[in-house]
Amino acid sequence: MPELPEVEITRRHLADAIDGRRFMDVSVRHPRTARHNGGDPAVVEQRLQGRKAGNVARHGKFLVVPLDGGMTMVAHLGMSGRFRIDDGLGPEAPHTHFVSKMDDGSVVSFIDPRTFGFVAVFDEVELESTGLARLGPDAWETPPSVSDLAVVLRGRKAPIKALLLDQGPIAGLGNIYADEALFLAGIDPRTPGGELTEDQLEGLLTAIRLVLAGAIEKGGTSLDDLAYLLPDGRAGENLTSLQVYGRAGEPCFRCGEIIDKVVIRARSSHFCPGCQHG
DNA sequence: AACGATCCCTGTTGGC
DNA sequence: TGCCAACAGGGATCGT
Repeated sequence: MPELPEVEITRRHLADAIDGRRFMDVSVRHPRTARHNGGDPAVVEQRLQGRKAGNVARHGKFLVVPLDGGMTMVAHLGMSGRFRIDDGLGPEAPHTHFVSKMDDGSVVSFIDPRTFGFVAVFDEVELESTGLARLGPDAWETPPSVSDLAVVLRGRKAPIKALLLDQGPIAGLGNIYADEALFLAGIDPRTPGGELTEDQLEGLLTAIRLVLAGAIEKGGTSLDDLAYLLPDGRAGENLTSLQVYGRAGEPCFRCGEIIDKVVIRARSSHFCPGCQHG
């Protein structure tokens, strides 16, 4: 699943392809891909057509591209979205919902079977009304200090796992890396966020840093089903690094206890009862 | 305000 | 073997 590491890898590839280049022949094929522009593919096409991209940025799991003329392109990979960059000569992949030829002749396309992702072009007012405006500090580029995080979590009764998925306290973690970071920090995912000590929060921030760094270095996590793929078509190699995610019923690599799975906020949470505590 | 539930969607998987 | 229900989950929205 695309989370911060996968989006960051995508950002780097996209930056190579579109920074400073112009969008030509924009085509949006699916109303759900355009749902943040009223579900009208023509709006995305018209707003993007002929515009020149600035530098591709990332905030949490959102990709943000400033455009000349003042508007901003925002894209999200959702569950199954991926960008592809090629010469446009080969066959189009199934579920290709966005295609744009750039002014150097390369072709950027967005492939998204489950259509949880989107491509949008916003003016300044619209930009403020999206989830982007509600994001907390980026977990990788601008992680919060221990004291900042403590303030945000003070009094919160929701499980720390739910708060990590919320993107408000800290932005970029999804189900895989939230579980992995909590394991590394030795924290039970059900622990109310407000009950974590400063020591635990410091450990959690360190664990997040390590988990994200490892995943980015390995090109992200490609699961075996709807594979997340890098924009050049390769698979990420982080799967074998996972300690708890997807390992329910198997022994913990560290202590041998059986990895457990519980549902938190309608998401499965994997953890080791031997290593993780409130 | 905080929190949980529900919905969206389709490829894959597991049970019968 | 074949069919179909269940499952996976990021974010938006809504109800409590």
